[in-house]
Amino acid sequence: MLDATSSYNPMDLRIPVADRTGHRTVPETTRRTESLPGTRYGNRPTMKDVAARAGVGLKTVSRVVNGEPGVTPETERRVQEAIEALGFRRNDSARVLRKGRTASIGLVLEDLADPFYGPLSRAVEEVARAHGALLINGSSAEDADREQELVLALCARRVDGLVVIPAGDDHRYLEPEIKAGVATVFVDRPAGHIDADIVVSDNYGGARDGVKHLIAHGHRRIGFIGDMPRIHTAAERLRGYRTAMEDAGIPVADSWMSLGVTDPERVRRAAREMLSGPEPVTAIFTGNNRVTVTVIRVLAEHTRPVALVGFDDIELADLLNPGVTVVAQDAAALGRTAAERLFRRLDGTLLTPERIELPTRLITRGSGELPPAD
Amino acid sequence: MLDATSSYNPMDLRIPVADRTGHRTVPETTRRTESLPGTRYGNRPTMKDVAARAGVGLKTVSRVVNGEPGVTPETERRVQEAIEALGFRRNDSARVLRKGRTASIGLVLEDLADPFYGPLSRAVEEVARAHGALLINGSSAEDADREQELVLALCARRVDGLVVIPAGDDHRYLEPEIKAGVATVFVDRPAGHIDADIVVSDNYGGARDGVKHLIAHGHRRIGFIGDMPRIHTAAERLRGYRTAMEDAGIPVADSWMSLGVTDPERVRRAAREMLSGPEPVTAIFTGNNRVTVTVIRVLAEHTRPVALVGFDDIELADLLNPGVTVVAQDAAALGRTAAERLFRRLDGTLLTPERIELPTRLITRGSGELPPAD
DNA sequence: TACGAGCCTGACAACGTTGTCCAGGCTCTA
DNA sequence: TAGAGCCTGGACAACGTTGTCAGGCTCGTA
Repeated sequence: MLDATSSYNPMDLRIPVADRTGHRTVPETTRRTESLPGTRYGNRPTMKDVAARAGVGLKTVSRVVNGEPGVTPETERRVQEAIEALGFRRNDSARVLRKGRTASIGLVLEDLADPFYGPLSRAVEEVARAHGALLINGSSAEDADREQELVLALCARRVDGLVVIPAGDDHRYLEPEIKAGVATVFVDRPAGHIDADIVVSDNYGGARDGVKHLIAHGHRRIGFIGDMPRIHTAAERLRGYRTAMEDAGIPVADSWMSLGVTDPERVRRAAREMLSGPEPVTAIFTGNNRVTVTVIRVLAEHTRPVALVGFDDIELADLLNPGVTVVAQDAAALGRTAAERLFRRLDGTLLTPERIELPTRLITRGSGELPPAD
Repeated sequence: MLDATSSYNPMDLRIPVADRTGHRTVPETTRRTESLPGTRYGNRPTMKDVAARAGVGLKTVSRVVNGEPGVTPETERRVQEAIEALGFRRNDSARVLRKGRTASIGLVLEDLADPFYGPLSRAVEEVARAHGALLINGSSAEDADREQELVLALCARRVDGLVVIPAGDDHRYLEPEIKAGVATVFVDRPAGHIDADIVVSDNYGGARDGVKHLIAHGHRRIGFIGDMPRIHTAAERLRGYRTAMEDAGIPVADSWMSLGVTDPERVRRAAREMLSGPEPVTAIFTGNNRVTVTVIRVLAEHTRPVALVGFDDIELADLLNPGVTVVAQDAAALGRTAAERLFRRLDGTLLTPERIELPTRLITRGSGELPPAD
């Protein structure tokens, strides 16, 4: 009430933040140095207060709050009244400390704002909810250090389990945590140097089928634009591309492949280069949704029709002209499968780590069926 | 090690789950009745263990872990060694209990999978991260009860603050929490029956401008398809529509307005009805991204060109033919503004609740500039 | 040599909850 | 009427951490 000066000062509670991003993490305004030990949750009432007010013992309040048997209706009424009057709400931090389970799981993904991860995290959330757990999530921004910070911060909070979409490629730092009982499932990309559950799409097969599809429609000069090759999915999709080309006996020119960050500028440049020159590609296979969107823009300005198949479905793809043919993966199924596996592991049912691969689906809409414009 | 039978049993830790959804919440497999008190975090080492192994006192370990001064380099080395050897990681649950702050904030929104909320939650997360806090989030699925469950579960975890996108329209249940010190900011829609910070877009003005735009291009029979009127944003946008029509002296026929759930089937039917009949609309204003997408699909099958302006921007809107004219709101800015305000409140800087309205932006791309096809 | 200052270190209580265990009062039956 | 058994309620310790405080050590100085 009176301490309106209470300042938010979780300086030392805060999760560690790598500075390498160059991005200031602690705004000046929160950099207070004095510690304010008195900053309690606004002095919320505790069970003790409720007990005192109701004139009962501490444990009785606990029983009422948790719906345990063995309390007279009359006593229960008194306790409920006191709870009401004081605005008591059980402190789950204390509860968790005592019980040893937090009923929460962590989800670390690349970017919550990416339309691919929305359905995925929603699916994880639904499964968590069905198991009575809350979801804590964070974005790694494709930065291995940030992934590790987040994961370890979550472990420190003692989440019961973790669903991780790896940004880094070495997860040995998780070994002690897993050994200590944190159920962990990796999704979308495999974990590095560690034996754990993995749920991925069939990136290799999907890409191969997509490229085969282009070949079947008469294309031979097919470009590939993908994400950085250190990202496993990108590498796998490239491998699918190469296999399809090889199987068809088509030698691949270096200039047909472009891997790197998926920022629009680079992708645009890469696409333009493939489309110009003495032997331009007649079709492009794009390695993920972001790349596809940029390439669609490039093709829209291009005079000659160019065939396109993209990895990942994109909204409104069917309404473009031509519709965009894609290799779709089921983001929600990835999340659901991973989360379900995680809870089975928490049940103790599940013991040996496994790799689960979900199939992809080729959706033809027109852009992949354009003939080569030679 | 030996207790491979440990089963996930947060039965009573779980957040309350309303049953009205008809959707089974507790899978058979987790319905164990015996309690397993021994289920500790896989018996993780504690500071006590570290202290014992390093041959120092408990508090010294605490000092080392927290980087507090007053420890000999030699002692520190011994402690670090013990930490390493045991795989110790501080238990933040205990820490939180002791310190009174959790360094985490809750975000309750409608649906994580909705492309509108992705950027919003990412923005909230970034701000939280800059303040050293983690983000716990949940989807209310537009269900007032579920919103309340989630919010109260978060309060029980003693999140330091809450960002809430209201599903319900009565938030008095939050009063004791706010009084107890949980900083709360509502986003996207106002809170009901409670005095709190609110960050919204200018739904009314945006819709009015969008409809004005259609009127300026010669339309008079303009349809409006929106979300359920009990959702504040939907009501405001409808108000904007009505004002624009009124200002232009155009009487609105009841059959031009359709409000209700945004599931594709209903929206499709509504659009088709407006487009048929003796006096079909020549333009449609859509009340949110989901509606817009569905209506685009309907219009694509329609022979006569129909003008369209939609509330909310959608990806690839510029690549359709014609490009889709929209009233865009800045989801990231909504999230950022709300989160920043929340942390200012936690700093104690901020005292009186305020309503902040962010402007919208009309983006013309073609569909809104079509002339009436009479 | 003695003594205070200053530095390290650790014992202890507290945070709010739950599990264990026991006491007292009641009912029921022989 | 006594004893057995059940029901209700409460005292207490423990969960793992941090703040407080006091004790012991070293060092420099009188």
